[in-house]
Amino acid sequence: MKVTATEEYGLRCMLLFAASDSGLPLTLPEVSSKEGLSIPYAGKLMALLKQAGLVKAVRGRSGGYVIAKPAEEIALKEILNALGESFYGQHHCERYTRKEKCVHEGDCTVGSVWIAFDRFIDQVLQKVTLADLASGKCDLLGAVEAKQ
Amino acid sequence: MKVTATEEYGLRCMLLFAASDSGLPLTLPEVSSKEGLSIPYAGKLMALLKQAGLVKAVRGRSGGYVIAKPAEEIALKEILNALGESFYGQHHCERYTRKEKCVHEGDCTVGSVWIAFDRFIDQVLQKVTLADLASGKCDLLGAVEAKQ
DNA sequence: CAAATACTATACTTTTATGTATAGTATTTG
DNA sequence: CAAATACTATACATAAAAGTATAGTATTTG
Repeated sequence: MKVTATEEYGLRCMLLFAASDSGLPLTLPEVSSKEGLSIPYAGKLMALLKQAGLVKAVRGRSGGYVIAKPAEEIALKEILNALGESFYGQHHCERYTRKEKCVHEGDCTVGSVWIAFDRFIDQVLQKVTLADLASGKCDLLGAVEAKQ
Repeated sequence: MKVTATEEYGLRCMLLFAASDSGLPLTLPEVSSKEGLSIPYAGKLMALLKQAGLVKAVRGRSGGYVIAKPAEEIALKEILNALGESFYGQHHCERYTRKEKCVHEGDCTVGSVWIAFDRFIDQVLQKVTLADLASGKCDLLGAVEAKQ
């Protein structure tokens, strides 16, 4: 089970925006330098976040990126979804099928494991906001218990 | 967040052993054919599981692999650990550091997210056994609530 | 005891994810 | 209005994971 590079760096970028209190846009060179990424790579990540509606791009000379809504209203789930597929995504079975048809077709024990696990994690990721993360208060276990 | 191929197929193999009620060893060709994997690839996976003490190898003409202990005593966590690193593993920071030193050295918000998340998931993975999975009863949420 | 059949180890190929380079488009501001 | 500086898109290079091939070692059993 692995966090992808895109998720890792993308989340770091979002935390950068959550921490930036000036309303001014952060430019790509700024993001790049603060996160130690190359400018085009930072651009690629920001494009993903923009596409998901988490940040807005401001073009032109005094442009940059601004966060699209308050950090309190951005769930961790939204961010990770923007940066990659859920780990039991739509293409999971297809991906791990080596014949024309999956050998577990119709009776997939491992599938039901991932589905349960995925739903479970979703509940957590849905509850925790970017603001929680930025403030260092991410009581994940509490997040789930509170719901039930 | 991604399940690696090794984890996916390795877990499937363990489920195969959990479901096999004859005490007889399963040979590599058998595992290979039942899971739709090549023999050497199946061998590679089984070697990992063996190294972790989850299965035992029986060499020789009537050999194969047998499960090392009852499925009730094997936690999902043990299986996933055998097949790869936890997603916030020892080398996480090193891996996602692009300079000589991480730009977040000493003040790593994203790190504390993953640590919390990792511990949280561990609690679940520790509670769910291979037997639970095989029987289709993997009440993950219940597993955590029961603990607290 | 030797042939059959099992597991084991290692080198190699292929695929996929990462990250870079480059050229281009849009908008501001002097 | 044009130069500066921002974002954007796409093709390419590199690194890591996935999977294969092959040769080898260990036991059983006729």
